[in-house]
Amino acid sequence: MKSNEYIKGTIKTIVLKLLSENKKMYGYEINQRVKELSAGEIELTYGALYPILYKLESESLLTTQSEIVDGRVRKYYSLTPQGNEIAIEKIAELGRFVDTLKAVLAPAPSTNFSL
Amino acid sequence: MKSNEYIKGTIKTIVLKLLSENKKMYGYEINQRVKELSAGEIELTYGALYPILYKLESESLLTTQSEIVDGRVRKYYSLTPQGNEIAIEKIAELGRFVDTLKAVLAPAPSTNFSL
DNA sequence: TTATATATTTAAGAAAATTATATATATAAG
DNA sequence: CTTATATATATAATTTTCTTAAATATATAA
Repeated sequence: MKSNEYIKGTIKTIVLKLLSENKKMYGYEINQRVKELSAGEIELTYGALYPILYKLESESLLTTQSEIVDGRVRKYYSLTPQGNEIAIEKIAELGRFVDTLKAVLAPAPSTNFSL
Repeated sequence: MKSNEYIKGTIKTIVLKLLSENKKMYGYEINQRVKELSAGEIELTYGALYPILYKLESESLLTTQSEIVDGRVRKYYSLTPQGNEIAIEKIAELGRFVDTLKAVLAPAPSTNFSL
């Protein structure tokens, strides 16, 4: 894989999912975690990840707090209560979509006619 | 669902999958079949579907034959041998992606510590 | 001092999908 | 007979989303 052709549309939900299980995370950390959970198969690009974080913040689903760690600014993101609700919805939604997709991709039942 | 937020990136593979199991299909039919297989959850838009068919044809993965049925032109698409190979690859690839995504979305193992 | 890892930001461009519109026939409902 | 719905394809305009690229900055290992 690694071409990430299919990741489109799922990044936002992945981000919300990780934040729903961690009080706070920063962008770089989110990417590392995704890489880890996907056994290296999924690697987000920062050009996609950060704009999504900004958008979620602008929608009041996330809040930020900047901390200085090792002399560098690190920007932590946390879900707002509203963000948590949306996260739960979106995670369930994507789970259902994945099942639906599996059904569509399942091999068609063989007709069983011999010639 | 029905908002189809997650379908992005998967349409081409879905089309190839259906064509790999049917000698010939036309655009409208493909959409109906997807709707059927997904229990109404996935409904492609024709603005997305037809351009994908044209692109696959321009890449020599599909060939077309127009027939007149009930006084209307109907355009059938079939996989070329090369299209069939690509279809097999892409279906497997999307299957793997779906599994990877499930792993990423799986609930984090509880830490099991009580307070 | 050079490379690699950490960490964020943002602009330009490409790719992909949505929405809208147009065309045309068949058939069922009224 | 006229209207609505289903069938069927085509395509342009717009929007959304992602990739690619470039910039900035620090820490650490080689």
